Amino acid sequence: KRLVNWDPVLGTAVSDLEVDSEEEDGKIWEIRYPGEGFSLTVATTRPETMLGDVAVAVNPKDERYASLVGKTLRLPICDRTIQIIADDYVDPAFGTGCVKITPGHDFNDYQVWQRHRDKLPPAFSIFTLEARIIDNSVSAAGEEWQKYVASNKYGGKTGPVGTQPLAIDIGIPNEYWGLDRFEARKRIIEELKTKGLLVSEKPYKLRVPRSERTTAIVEPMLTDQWFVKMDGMAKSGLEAVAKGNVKFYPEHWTSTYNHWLENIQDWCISRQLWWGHQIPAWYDKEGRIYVGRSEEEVRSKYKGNSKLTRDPDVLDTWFSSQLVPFSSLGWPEKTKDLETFLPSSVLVTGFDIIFFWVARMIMASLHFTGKVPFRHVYINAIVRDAEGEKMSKSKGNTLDPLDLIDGITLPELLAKSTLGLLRADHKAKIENYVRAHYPAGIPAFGADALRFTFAAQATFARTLNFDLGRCEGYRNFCNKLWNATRFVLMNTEGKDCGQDERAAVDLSSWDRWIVSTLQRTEAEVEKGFDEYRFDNAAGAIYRFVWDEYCDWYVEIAKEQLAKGDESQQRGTRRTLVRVLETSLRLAHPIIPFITEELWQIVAPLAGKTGETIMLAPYPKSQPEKIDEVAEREIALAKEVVNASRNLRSEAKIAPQQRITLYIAGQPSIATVTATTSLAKVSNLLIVDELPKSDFPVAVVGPHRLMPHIEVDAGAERERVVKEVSRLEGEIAKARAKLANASFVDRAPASVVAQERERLAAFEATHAKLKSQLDKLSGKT
RNA sequence: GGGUCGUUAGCUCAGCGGUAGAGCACUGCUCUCACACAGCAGGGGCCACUGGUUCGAUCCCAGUACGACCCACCA
Repeated sequence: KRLVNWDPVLGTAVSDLEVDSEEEDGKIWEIRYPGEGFSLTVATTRPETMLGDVAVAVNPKDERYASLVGKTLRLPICDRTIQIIADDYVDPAFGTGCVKITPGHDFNDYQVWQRHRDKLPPAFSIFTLEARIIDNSVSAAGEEWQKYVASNKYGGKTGPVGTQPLAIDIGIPNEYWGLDRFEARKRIIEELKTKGLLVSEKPYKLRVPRSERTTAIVEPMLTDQWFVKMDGMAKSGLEAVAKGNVKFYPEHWTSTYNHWLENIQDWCISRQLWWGHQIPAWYDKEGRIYVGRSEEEVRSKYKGNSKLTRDPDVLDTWFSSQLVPFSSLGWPEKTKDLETFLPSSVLVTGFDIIFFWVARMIMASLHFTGKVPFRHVYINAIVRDAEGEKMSKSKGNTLDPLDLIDGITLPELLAKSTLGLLRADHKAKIENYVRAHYPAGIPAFGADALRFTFAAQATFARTLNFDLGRCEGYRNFCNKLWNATRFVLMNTEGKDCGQDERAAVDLSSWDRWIVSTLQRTEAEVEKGFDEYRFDNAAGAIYRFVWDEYCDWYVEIAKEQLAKGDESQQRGTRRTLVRVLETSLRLAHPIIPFITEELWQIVAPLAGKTGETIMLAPYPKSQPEKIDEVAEREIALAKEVVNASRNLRSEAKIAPQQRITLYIAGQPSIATVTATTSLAKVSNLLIVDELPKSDFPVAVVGPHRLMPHIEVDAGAERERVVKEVSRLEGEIAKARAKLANASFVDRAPASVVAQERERLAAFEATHAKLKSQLDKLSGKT
């Protein structure tokens, strides 16, 4: 028998976790309790519970009341004698420094009562299970109460007695019998007023505990319940995480988990409901308890003839749920599945369920199987709306993933958002919200785009504000992948893609570079998945496919296919197809649908067989395919292209117009290929020295570029002067840093070396631009 | 009352000790033979504030402000 959180609407006990306390407006009353030649004033937010008072407590150090401890008071209304006791729990500074003690309906009071129970009446309840004041029809015979009354310390009227007294036993006047607790409160206040015992009534903010499911105010109630003793289990749960046998991602949730387990209370697991696993306990006529797996087992233990009755209560749903990691694998039998899949590798869940389920699964698994249920717990962020508000039906800011996948029109969305509202007055507000955020409804993004969006946003943050714009961006990515595949198919289907290993294949630096970059991407994706940083995995795929493969390699491939000889074309097709095929497998966990669709067509061209991409091996980075020489060469080629494009843009040359470009500094073949195709250069003139002219110039590493385009000499001079002065600033900054003795002495050698390289590069570029400046005709 | 987290470009978010990044939005120019759900070029940030540690701080430490969440029994 313990005090539990009781939901009087459901008629069941609930656990601490199923109770939510919110601050609400209430009142606080001060009530005078008369004694012999004195009186004490107590404060309460729940005057109706005074019917269950067994004492008034003061602080032992409180000099105001020191002489009164041990004396008695007359409890108003009930006209019962109650004691004045001293307990440290009382804060002398709060209110009057006197606290009424109602052990049957207050958790604190119950604890105080336990400390003084030798001199106080038994704890009892003044409410029925429906939270009405008891009357004389509910009672259970009990020795404790009987003994207490017989001891003659009880000052109430006489009557039948029990563990649960009758109303008359404790002096509750007839007119209160059967009243609802809130109605009783009103009447009690009235009566106190009339009797002149109400000292004050003030508005007061208090935290009201409400049952999660019914929102009914929870009533602490003394009832017989089953509990799970938590201290031992909590200890092993804490240990498993401390030792790293279970790891949280992100790690900071560990402290939330620890904090709860360190302060855990015993868990009330019995529920007075119909739905659930029935408690495996039986009683005989004498009230003895038998626990077992079945009635048969229990009977075999019990030698007597008396009829057994099973406890009608059921288990808390979370008690059953915590068994899932092993009960689903055949436990308590020692099955192959249990052996193989316990512990599993990862549990993916939300933080709101860490206490309810995660912690309990860990404790239960350890207790029953000696193993942790899973190695990792990945806690994903809670998705909020665009303004960072928690999604809720009553605000109308919830999002149905299906609407993002299939799209929805505004009228449909409006109808859906206001369907089945509990409060009609929310309708206009919700409609406004929907109209403001989705003026044209929601376009169809597709399942892959939605998945990619959430993967790309799956950082270690606690919350994530949903952004339609990002969803659109990733929808575009899926489209990009589709179109890139179309291009590849147009150029490879029915053609020689180098599947025959004996055929001569010529691979350019660009081919080797994209394969090399793919290896780095695969490694990055693997790392992202390993660390549960799905944003990094998704980002790596996005950048590789779009920024490297589409923007550079595919464009170069066009040139190689157009100009290359047979073996070069074969090499290009082979690279196009194989890199794409690998990218599809790489992206498949995030965007399964589109990659499956495309893979079916692309895989055969890459020499892969298999029914489905799902069964194809996942790409693994092959370090031997990393080609640093090619990477450096391509990095320079890209810079040359960028600089050339930049020159064109500065000179306002139309994108499609082909130009003549001078380049000095021995460009590689890769650079030549890229520049002619991507910078739209029809005549690339490789020279030792740039001609003396007013054409604009760019410096890229060892190269100097000069397009044959007429520009205003003054403007060009101005542009170069600006660049020169920017470089001078950088040079000055780098020199100052290197001149600082403490930097050179104390910074790591690599950092100092890097700074020196930077300076050298700036100086080289600066010198080349300076000499170009001299050649410009604008020189005076 | 305890605890956790956040504050970086207009928006949504990375980065967390050595030249400030992405997507979207924005500004130019292009309907160029995979893609205008696109291409190319660009603009935009005293990295909340105040101290401290350091050769050096958006990044580490302390504090302040604002915001969010969790736990808790003050009558």
